[in-house]
Amino acid sequence: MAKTHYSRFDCQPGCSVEAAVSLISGKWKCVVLWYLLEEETLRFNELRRRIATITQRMLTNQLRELETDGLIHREVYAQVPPKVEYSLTARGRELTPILMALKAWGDAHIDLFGNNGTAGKPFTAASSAEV
Amino acid sequence: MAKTHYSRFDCQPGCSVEAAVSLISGKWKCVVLWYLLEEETLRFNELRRRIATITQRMLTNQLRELETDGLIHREVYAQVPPKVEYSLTARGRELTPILMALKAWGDAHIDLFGNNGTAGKPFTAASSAEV
DNA sequence: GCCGGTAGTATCAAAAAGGATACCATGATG
DNA sequence: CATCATGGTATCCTTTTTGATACTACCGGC
Repeated sequence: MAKTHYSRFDCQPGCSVEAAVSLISGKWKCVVLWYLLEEETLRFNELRRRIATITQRMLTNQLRELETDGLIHREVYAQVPPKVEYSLTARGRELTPILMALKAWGDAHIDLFGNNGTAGKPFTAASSAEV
Repeated sequence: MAKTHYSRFDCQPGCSVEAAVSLISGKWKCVVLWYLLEEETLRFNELRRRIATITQRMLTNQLRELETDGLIHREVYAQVPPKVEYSLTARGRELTPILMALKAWGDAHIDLFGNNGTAGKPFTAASSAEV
């Protein structure tokens, strides 16, 4: 599934922008990235419980794509029951300024969305310091 | 068409990020925004010629969505032949830091895309100064 | 009278993304 | 022996997005 985001690059101005956007534009990717920024390392079901409305298939899906794109790392422990830990790669952590800029803009223009809450929550990712 | 990006806001962490992403994640939106940042004002067919591989339908489409989202302004001149000018709104211009961050990341990790050119082109938007 | 350029619409089809549901192996627990 | 939790797959279906193509009205130029 997916993988289309690699395919077209006429390389007009804005091409690398588009490329970067395509990596985070999955329906749940931002949320996943955000959690991983905040909590460093999470197991599959920990993520699932945090997101709640996501289906198992979609979580697997988004995680696989993020992994393929080199944004997150997947560590499998050969145990039973299985244990799989997800964390950001260096490349993933470098998205922080983007996520921050997006959040800043989103919070500033939250009125656009007929929205209410959320804007409040301050960003406190443990790893934001190192970027 | 579209409009779905308003619909779901479970408002988990990252929600406003997701909201912002959804506004620029159309297939051609970044390119359009980029050109408008660079050239301030462009007519429909001027944009079309610059993008080249876009279809008329998609250009109309993306422009309408950007307009609905308050990112660009559409100025119609009551003449024949018709003349319509597109430009960024203040809100649209505030996306600059986001686009810059995306471009920076994209250029830095351009290897991810099996890509070649593009990275070079420096950002020279006339309006970037005022942000 | 026909052609080109203006800025679009309308219609149909294909592809991609997302959702719902069921299923799997394993080991510990009861 | 049945059940729970782990981290997934597989299958089917619907919605969303994108693409291809044809069409419109108007005017000026040839």
